[in-house]
Amino acid sequence: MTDGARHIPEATVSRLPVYLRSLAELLDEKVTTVSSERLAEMAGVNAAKVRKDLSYLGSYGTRGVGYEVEYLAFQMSRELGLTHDWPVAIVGAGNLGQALANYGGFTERGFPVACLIDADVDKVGSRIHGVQVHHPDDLPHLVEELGISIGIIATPAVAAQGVADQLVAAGIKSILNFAPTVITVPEGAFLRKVDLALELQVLSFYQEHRAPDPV
Amino acid sequence: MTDGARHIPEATVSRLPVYLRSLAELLDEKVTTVSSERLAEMAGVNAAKVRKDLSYLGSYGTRGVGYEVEYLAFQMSRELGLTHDWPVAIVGAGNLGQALANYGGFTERGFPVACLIDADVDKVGSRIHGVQVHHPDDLPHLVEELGISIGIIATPAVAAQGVADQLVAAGIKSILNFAPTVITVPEGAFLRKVDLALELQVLSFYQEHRAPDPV
DNA sequence: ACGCCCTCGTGCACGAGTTCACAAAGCACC
DNA sequence: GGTGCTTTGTGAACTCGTGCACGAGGGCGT
Ligand SMILES: NC(=O)c1ccc[n+]([C@@H]2O[C@H](COP(=O)([O-])OP(=O)(O)OC[C@H]3O[C@@H](n4cnc5c(N)ncnc54)[C@H](O)[C@@H]3O)[C@@H](O)[C@H]2O)c1
Ligand SMILES: NC(=O)c1ccc[n+]([C@@H]2O[C@H](COP(=O)([O-])OP(=O)(O)OC[C@H]3O[C@@H](n4cnc5c(N)ncnc54)[C@H](O)[C@@H]3O)[C@@H](O)[C@H]2O)c1
Repeated sequence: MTDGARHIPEATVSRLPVYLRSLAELLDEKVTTVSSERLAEMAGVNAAKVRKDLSYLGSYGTRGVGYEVEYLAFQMSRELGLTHDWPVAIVGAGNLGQALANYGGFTERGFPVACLIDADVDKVGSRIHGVQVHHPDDLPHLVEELGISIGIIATPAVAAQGVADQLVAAGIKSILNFAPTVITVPEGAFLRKVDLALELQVLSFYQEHRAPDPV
Repeated sequence: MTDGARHIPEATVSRLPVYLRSLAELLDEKVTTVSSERLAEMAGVNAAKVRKDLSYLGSYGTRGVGYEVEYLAFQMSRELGLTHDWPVAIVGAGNLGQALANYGGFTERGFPVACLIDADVDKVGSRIHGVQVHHPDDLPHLVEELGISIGIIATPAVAAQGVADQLVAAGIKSILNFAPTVITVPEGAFLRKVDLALELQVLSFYQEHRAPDPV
């Protein structure tokens, strides 16, 4: 088996970042080797699942010993495409967009906020937390100039689909949508969504049902 | 089958809020009846899936016609436990916590932000966007007083597990975690998480792999 | 009243993901 | 070098979710 196009299941891909964070913690603690058991505990999953997930990356473990933390972290970063930065553009410099722009955690993990985009001409040209605000029409230019590869949608729901279309037209293939609405992107583009109200509603469902409060 | 304890699959529960939002849109447009086909298109899923999902709620459709929008919305709200408000407490009055407190969308959907909680004594006692900031020690009292049922964790990752423990100890059963770390809650409590860096990393994975850019 | 047409509800087959269980493989110590 | 202990990597069974395909059932027009 060469390095080739192993197909990694979607569910596994979503767990890789969690493992990677655990490995980073271990590195901080100067731990050099970790077992699937330990990693499973840190990531909050089953040990067999960890081993199967890691096996998609290759056979990087040593039987009887475990995995070398630093090497595994490197391989995982490579697989996730984290060996280089991915500049992001945040569209919608409102309440949420500004909070995201001010968040250091993105840059830290390799996703620097390259610019903010807003349709409001009063905001265009200003600088928020050190990030320049641009007009949506500048998108194609900005993609070229700043090497933007990911777009974050933080506009009102009604504008979301239009913004997504603009992002795709500008050559951006990956989109993270915060607006509470269903949007579609053409084949070949990648879309993920974060829906906070949905999360709360799921919680209320389970609390309403499974918990008739004992006694 | 009576109303009893039908078990609704997790995947279906996560889609109900999406259907509900679509129904709300239809209500706005004064549409009285909708087919599974149309609802599927709005929710971005398969029509058969819509019918199967809705069938878990009961037989609320009419063959040859479709579903009555208002009635279905009501039944769905009831099932999701949205017939009453669920006051939430946001723990961590920082960058993210303040943005969330300022967001009107939660109250609108039945999740009013009842209070902010912060360990920083400089913030305790102040009022942010009209929401009072309290000390974590007041949690049990606040739960009693304000009827808080959901806790949102917006503190740094290192504090998250401790906060979760405090929330549970105060009687809160549902927790939404924004801190990028794995936390655990005891049996009987419900936990969901939102991990933005994870979403970006998943996007970078797919962009790195599936898109070697044609031509 | 009857039959046609439309859309729901669901049985079934399939695929994805999870978990178990165990052989293979390395290390350490004698 | 051999023996035993540990932990990986993975086949296989199983669970869960999806989507097709079709029968059942209700409305509507004649
Ligand atoms: N604020 C939160 O905490 C929060 C939480 C969950 C979800 N959301 C969702 O995130 C989105 C943004 O929320 P917000 O509170 O920041 O809203 P906001 O009204 O504060 O900001 C929206 C911004 O988008 C800009 N905008 C509008 N149309 C645009 C367009 N076509 N192109 C570019 N920019 C455009 C506006 O000028 C404004 O600056 C909403 O969909 C909201 O439902 C917000
Ligand atoms: N800001 C964002 O856009 C964003 C995006 C994604 C994830 N996050 C995550 O959300 C969390 C909060 O981010 P932030 O930018 O708001 O951080 P922040 O530093 O601005 O705010 C954290 C707040 O939590 C309070 N706090 C610390 N320990 C506490 C405790 N034990 N009990 C109660 N309050 C406590 C602090 O006093 C501070 O007010 C972090 O884990 C971060 O990784 C933030």
